[in-house]
Amino acid sequence: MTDHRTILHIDANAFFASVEQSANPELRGKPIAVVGGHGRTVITTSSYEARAKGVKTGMAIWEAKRTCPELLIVVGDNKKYQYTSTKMNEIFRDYTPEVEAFSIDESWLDVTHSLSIFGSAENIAYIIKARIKYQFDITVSIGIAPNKLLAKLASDMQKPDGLTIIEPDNVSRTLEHMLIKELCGIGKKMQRHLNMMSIYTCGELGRCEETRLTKKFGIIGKRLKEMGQGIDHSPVVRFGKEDDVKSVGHSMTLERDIDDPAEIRRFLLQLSEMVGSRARRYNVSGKTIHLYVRYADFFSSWGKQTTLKNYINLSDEIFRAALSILNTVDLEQPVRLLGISLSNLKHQAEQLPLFEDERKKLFATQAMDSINDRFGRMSVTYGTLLPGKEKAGSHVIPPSWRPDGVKNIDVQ
DNA sequence: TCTGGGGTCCTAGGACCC
DNA sequence: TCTGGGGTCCTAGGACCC
Repeated sequence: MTDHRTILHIDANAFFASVEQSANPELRGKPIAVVGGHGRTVITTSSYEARAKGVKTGMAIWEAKRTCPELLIVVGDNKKYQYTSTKMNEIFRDYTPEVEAFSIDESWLDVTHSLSIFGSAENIAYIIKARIKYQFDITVSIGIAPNKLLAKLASDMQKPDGLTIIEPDNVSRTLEHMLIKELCGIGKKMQRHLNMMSIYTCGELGRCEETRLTKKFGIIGKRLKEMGQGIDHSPVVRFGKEDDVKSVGHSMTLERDIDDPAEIRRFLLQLSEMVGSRARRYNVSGKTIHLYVRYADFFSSWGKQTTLKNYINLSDEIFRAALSILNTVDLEQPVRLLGISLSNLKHQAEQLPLFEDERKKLFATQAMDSINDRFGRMSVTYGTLLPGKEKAGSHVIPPSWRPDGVKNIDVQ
C-alpha cells in the first residue's frame, strides 16, 4: 500500500491582526493587538511588529502595553474574519475540492489529483500566496508534505510568508533533530512525560520501542511512534463531509466577580440564550447540559453535568437545566466565569408540534431568533434580562471558529 | 482591574441490565 | 449463603488544538 499524497497546509500569518491592518491603512506597519470588547479581555492576536516588541497572545492589555507602549489596541470584528476566511477557502477550492478547514486561519488541501493540471504543488502554493496577497493583503505560510502532520509541521518552519517543502525522501532527515513539541498533538504534559523517558527529538520518538510507549501511554503509544516517524494516514476531510458537531457551548468571564444569586441567574439566562439560539440554528437538540464555574481566585473551578430524558434546545429549557445544577451546589467564592454547553446532540426533525401552545412557542422562538440574527445577538430576549445593563460585551471569536459555521451542520 | 473562548478526544469508575 | 462478566450509559476530569 503506497501513500503518495501531496498535502498543503496553509496558515494565515497573524490572521486577525493582518485583516485589521489590511482594512485600515493607518494600522499597517505598526504594532497592533486584537482584543475582545469587554473588561477582562486578553490579546487574541498581535501583528508581527508587536510580536517583535515582546507582545504575546494571552497577555492582559496592561501587560502588553508595558512591554510595548506604542501598541495600538483594536477590538476584534468577527464578521470581517469570517468573511475573509470564507473567501480564502473559496480560493483554495479553485485548486482542489479536498479542502479541510482546521480553524479560521488554517486549512489543509489534498492536491494529489490536481498536480497534473497545475504542474506542481509548489506552483499551486505560489499562485495561492499571490492571490491571497493581492486580494486581502495578507501573507500565508504554506507547508507541502506527504501528509497532514508533516504539512502542518512544514508550514510552521518559516513564518511569516513562508513556503516549506518536505519531500518524501527527506522526511527522516527533517525529523531527526526536530523537537517533539513541534508536532501537532504533543503538548506540554506529553512533552514532559517523553522528556522524562529521555525522548526529546522526533528521531528519538520514532526509534523508541513501541511497547515502551504503549506501556506508558496506552493506546496512543503506537500513534506517538508513528508521529515520530512522520507517518500520518488521516485524510483531508472536505467541507460538508465532516463529522457532526458534538457540543455547543458558550462561556464568559464577567466584568467583575459576582456572588449575587439573582445576577448569576441573569448571566446563566443570557448564556442559555446564546447556546440555545445556536443549537436551533444548527437544527440540533441535546440532552446533556454542562455547567462550568470558575471562582474569583481563577484557579479553582468546577463543572457539573446532567443528562435529561428529553432532547432540548429552547433557551428556557437549557436555563432551567443549568439552574437545577447550580442549585445542587454551594458556591464557595464569588464567580469569575460562567459557562454552559449542550452535548449528546442529535439532528432535529423539522416538524410542527401537535399542540397549539407548543406551536405558538416555537413560532415565538423563531421570530426572536430571526430578529437576533438580523440585529445582533440579544436584541430581543426574555424579560429577566432587560433591566440588566451588563452584557457580555463583544467577544472575539476564537481561531477555532470554522468558516461556514460549525462543521457539517451549517453547510447547506 | 492579571491571566479569553470554542471545541475534540480519552480515561476511570459507578450504575444498571441481561 | 463469596468472589461471573459483557455491554451501555453516565459523570468527572484532563490533555490537546486553535
